[in-house]
Amino acid sequence: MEKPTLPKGTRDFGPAVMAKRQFIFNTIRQVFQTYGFMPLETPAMENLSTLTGKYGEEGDQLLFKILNSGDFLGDVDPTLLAERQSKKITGEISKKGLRYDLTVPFARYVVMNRNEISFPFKRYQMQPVWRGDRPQKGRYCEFYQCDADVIGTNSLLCEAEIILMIKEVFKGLGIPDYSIKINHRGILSAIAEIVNAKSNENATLPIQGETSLFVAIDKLDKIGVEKVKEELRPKGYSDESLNILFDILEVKGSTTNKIAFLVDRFTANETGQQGLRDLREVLNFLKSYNADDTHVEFDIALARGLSYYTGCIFEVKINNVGIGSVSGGGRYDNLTKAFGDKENLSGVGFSFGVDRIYDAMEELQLFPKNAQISSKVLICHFDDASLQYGLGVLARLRAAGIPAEIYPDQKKLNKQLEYANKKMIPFTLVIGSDEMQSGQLAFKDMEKGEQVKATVDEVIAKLR
RNA sequence: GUGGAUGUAGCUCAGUUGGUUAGAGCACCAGAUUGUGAUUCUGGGGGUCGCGGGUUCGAGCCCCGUCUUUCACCCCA
Repeated sequence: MEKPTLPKGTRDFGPAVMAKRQFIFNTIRQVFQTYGFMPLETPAMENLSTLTGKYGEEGDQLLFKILNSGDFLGDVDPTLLAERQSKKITGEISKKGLRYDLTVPFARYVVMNRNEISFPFKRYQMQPVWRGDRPQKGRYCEFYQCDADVIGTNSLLCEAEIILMIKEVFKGLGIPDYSIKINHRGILSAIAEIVNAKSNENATLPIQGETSLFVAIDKLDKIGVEKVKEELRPKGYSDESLNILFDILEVKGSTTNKIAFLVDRFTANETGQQGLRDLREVLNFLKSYNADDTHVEFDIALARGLSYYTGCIFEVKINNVGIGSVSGGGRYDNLTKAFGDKENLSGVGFSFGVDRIYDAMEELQLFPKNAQISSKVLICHFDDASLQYGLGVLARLRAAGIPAEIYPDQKKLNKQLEYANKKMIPFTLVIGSDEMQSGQLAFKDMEKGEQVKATVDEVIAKLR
């Protein structure tokens, strides 16, 4: 008999891991709800027509496709089969796929329920997504995202609230050292224009030209100036245009300094000016919320990969861990249009990567001890009479809202206590004939090892 | 998708140039202790050496394939 295994890039989450994961989920959910977001769930699978074309060529390749049911080869063109043209056959034998993120299914939902939804619509969603990546640390084929999006408003208040929510979640999780990087697609476009990217690229593919530039500069703090230049030269960028580029990218100083510097550079570029105005407004809103801009950093080189972003973009990194970004997002103006919506709805949202947050917190040992979820009390007993008596006590504890359990078998007391010990149940109640007679139960603190006599009411008062 | 590394008990790992019945620590189970766990002592269970093939009188060790995990790319949460 072969030992069972898991598909690559997937994991089981045992009780100890789940307790910590729940801590993360609960913290995030609490913040989302406090900011007025409503829950939404969508199916694990979507039609492939919904998913393809939204994530760029690279993303489309990472989609998990679901084989059609029944005789899926029946209608396939036999010549394609004979020639083993896998890519052409795929469209014939697979109509559905697993969701790749939560934003695209959300846009699909909004378009489908256009008339029932009152805008602006704020929803949060915490579900797994699937990507056919090659797994590594902090990279899985199945992982959970926690998204919050607002759709149907252009207000930059939403961007400001995203920053506030990120801060609040990290505060709740107890992660002190992190950076919220913020940039704007308009600023990137302006830079691309200034360095003459478009004229140096194949004129029929201007957008691709921009993306390859953005992908390269996004690696700046990872691989350094020289490597980025090396990557761009063969793509048609002259030394002159690279000098202009890095003159802009290497501006140091505060966010206000950087914005002031770019205002001068972008005089002739309305998209760039708009991007700068947006950023400034977001930061001003933060002040009105009485929030400061600690952890917030204007990073001119930040360029998020997903192609649907059009306005502000965000990325959050936890410092001093070997894990990529744990959260990201931005504004997207044309996503509902991709589903045939006539009027354009502007949306903005972001996503926490629970699995990466988990890995980072584990590495930094930031999980609180009490993240472990278990009963507070275990009731121990010796015989049928004390078991029956214990059930009454158990009911009273639970009615008082105290998580409690009773040891189900009649075993030696040391086994029962050992069970409490292993499950990290902090208190035990020992019930025997003496206790039943007096009503004074043996109440033991497992951590300190101290034991006192107490009535049920006294126990409830202590544990509440 | 490209290239490198890895895999021996539940976990962390030993295992000599290829040579009898593959070991340790921790964990687990039982007892010492029929009303007291986390310490101690005694005993016990547990391995098709990732899987499949090959070389050899003989393979945990050498060769090929495959899968897992992992690292660097690519990309991303």
